[in-house]
Amino acid sequence: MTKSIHLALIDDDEAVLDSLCLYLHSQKIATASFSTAQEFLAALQQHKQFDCIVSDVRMPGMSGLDLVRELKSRNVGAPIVLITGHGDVDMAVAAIKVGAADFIEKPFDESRLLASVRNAIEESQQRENFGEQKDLPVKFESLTARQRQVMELAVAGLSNKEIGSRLDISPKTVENHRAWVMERIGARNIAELVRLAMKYDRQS
Amino acid sequence: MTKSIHLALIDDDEAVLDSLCLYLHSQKIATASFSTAQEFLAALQQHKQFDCIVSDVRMPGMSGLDLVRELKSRNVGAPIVLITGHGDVDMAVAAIKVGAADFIEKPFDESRLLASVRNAIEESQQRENFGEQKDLPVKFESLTARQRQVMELAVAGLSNKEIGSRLDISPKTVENHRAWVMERIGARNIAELVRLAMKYDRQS
DNA sequence: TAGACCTTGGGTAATTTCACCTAGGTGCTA
DNA sequence: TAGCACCTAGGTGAAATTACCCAAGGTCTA
Repeated sequence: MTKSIHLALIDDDEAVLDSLCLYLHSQKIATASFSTAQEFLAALQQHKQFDCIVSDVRMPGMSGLDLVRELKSRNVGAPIVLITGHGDVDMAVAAIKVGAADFIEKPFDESRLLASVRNAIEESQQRENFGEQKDLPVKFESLTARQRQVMELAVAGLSNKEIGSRLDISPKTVENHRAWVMERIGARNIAELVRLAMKYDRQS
Repeated sequence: MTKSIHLALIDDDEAVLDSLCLYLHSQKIATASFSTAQEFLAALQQHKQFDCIVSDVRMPGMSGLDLVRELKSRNVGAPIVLITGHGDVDMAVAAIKVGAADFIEKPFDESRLLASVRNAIEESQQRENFGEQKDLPVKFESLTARQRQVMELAVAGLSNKEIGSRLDISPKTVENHRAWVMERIGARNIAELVRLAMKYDRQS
């Protein structure tokens, strides 16, 4: 249900890489480390997916800023958080302008980074949801009659058991329908489903 | 969480009373039987509460229709479902006009009655909720800052664990806050909370 | 200072949801 | 007739929610 976070961490300083990696793992965030931007891009080529990318700015070869530009031109949706030891305002401004999600100066609190990452992911997901809103009617109208019945009762706050007795089917069947609804609508939990259903109701 | 249904069943025909009672019990609905409207009204005097009243129309003494009128004049909110063996359209129209929730002709399928009862209860609850909407801002504004934070993240679809790590408190504490929020807002589950929160957002 | 309230967090137990799976029956269609 | 989508419903196991209980520490106020 709750998707785990897959994060890419890019820094040429091994010590930084290791310490952050340890911390992130302790926060149950799957972290892949890369010493250079090129290494990371190679991983991307192999169809690896990341929910967020954390990269140092000053690195041999491709800089963090260059990486942001490269990813934007490739239409990579994952948010990019830049970290740097020698930042200045202009650099920060430039980073955000080219599309970095955040720009953090070292030394920083590890929890500060984590908060930034989470925030970035949430914002990018919200952007995704926003983009998806236009095919919301399509999604809801693709539901079968049964699925819609189940969805409406679920959104009304009834438990699977209650829905089952209401529709005269087993709670297990309700569960199955519900899972289909979730998948079709693209909701990760009831809260999201309720929100989308309400949006749909208002739109149509 | 899921409130059990307390139902009053009124019919002068013992056979009908017994058979319906049996069925309703099998559906886990607490049912109190009465042979006459007067008996039922006496129970009401003793502060008994019912979520729904199912009554025959043709009965010695007070008729079902009279009962509906009586209850309406007493401002009894519980919905009343009328059942009858010798109904006609006019009677049905009259019944609904005076405020009966439904009017069902015998013989009927037991599940038909059950569906009607549930529908009636749901509608009456929705009316209640509608009446409550005006103090919705009061409820939301009575939340403490922490409770509001937790509520917002919960409504966004995060699990207690996620909320905890986001706010840097234990999931257990989140759970406690969440329970408080539910109680204060008067929501029986997340679906309801999301709906109320969205209403509040739009209102204010 | 005592009481009220908030925040924090632990425990236990029942219930529910979620994510997988299999599988039979129905009805439509290429 | 074979394939497909749908409804049905069961199983397992992990995770989450809910409903209770409890207690300690902080703040604010009568």
